[in-house]
Amino acid sequence: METIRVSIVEDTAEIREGVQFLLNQTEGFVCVSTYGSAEEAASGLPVQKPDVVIMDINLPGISGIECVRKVKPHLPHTQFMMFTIYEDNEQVFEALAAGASGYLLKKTPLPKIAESLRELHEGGSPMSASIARKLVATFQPTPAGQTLTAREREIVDCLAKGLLYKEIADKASISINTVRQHIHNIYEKLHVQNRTEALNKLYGGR
Amino acid sequence: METIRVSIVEDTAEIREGVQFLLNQTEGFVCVSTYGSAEEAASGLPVQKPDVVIMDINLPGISGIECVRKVKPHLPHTQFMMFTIYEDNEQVFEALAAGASGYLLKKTPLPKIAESLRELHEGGSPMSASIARKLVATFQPTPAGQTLTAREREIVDCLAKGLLYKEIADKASISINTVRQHIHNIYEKLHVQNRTEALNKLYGGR
DNA sequence: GGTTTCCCCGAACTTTCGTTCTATTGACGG
DNA sequence: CCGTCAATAGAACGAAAGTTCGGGGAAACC
Repeated sequence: METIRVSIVEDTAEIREGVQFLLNQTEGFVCVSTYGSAEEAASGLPVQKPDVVIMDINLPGISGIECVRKVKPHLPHTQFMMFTIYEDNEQVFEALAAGASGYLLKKTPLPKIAESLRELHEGGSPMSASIARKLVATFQPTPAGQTLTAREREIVDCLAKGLLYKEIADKASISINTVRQHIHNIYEKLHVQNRTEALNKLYGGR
Repeated sequence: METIRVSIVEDTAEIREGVQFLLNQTEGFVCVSTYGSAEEAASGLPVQKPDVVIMDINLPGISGIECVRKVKPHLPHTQFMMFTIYEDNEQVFEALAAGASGYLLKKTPLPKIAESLRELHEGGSPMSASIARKLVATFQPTPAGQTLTAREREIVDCLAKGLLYKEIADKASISINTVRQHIHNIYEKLHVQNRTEALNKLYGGR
């Protein structure tokens, strides 16, 4: 089991040094650097190239999320674990979009933090149960989608892939006119006017 | 801590009865029914209204995923835990889309199964680390998006919302011809032919 | 100064999308 | 047996999307 090289970005010295100390005590972890601000981290991280970064969200000046957005493109192999006191859903999604892969609450007990860091480093995405559920929810069709027939779902699937009507017709072995008819019916059920609106309605806009 | 009422849908009698037995031994759980096929489950579950359903995927006849799709709309408060031997990503996503909220491997040790069921019932979404990471990945922009200019990203954003060219033109205070030009440039950069393909490339197909 | 890049616009054009109307078939339930 | 619904299909049409020309201006970079 290789040693995981960790950097910590956190403005509160007490927390920063506490986590650092306890990680260095833990078998399999070494803290290679700590930063008190996003600005320092932005210049230091690309040099350090740590395996994992613990990133506080509420930093003075540039936020931790913005910092991830800036730095992550240059460190594709480094995993970012957001670290915060609240479980603010908005920020979670924003952080994920910025390139973070894990989300940890500051109240998390130390052993659990170490476990989550290891999980993150091994390709997982540790996060609280309720956050996970919200992610899952984005995959679930809206109530509107439930009224679609099997055939219609099949065609919606093709729409989602960006296929042309002609291609859908070939794939389903039906005429292009039937494809038109089906899609028209789908739009009617979903109360939308075009492909993009339908997909947003079904899978949630993003 | 209230007792969680569980139903099991699983064609292999051995596994079905094994899980049933062990759940009934476990504090806080009671198995209210078991089914050997999706057809039986489809008629029985709406009557039983269990809190949680353990649903095998590979059932003879109708698949477990199809069964969830059928039954879930009538049981909005019941949580479905998919139960399978492989960690097949395709099926995972399909199952989530069908309305499942958790995903468990059959090799999972019993205590962990019970823990996951409780987590599921309490609003979480237990699943393996690698599945979670894949979910997270769908929120992260692709490297392709990096080459777009600020103006182009702005317009892509409008495309994602399903706006018409006319509406984009108004919103950005430019002519519809310029909108056309920008979008054409975007498609060229992403190597795609239309709106849906572009959005799939940027935000991940679904 | 020359080059590049981005942003802007017009116009004509082809392709695809989406609507509307009509109509047939088979399956299913009362 | 009859009504309903899902699936199939043709045809014609308007609307929107996307392509391909042309060009101009402004800022940034050698």
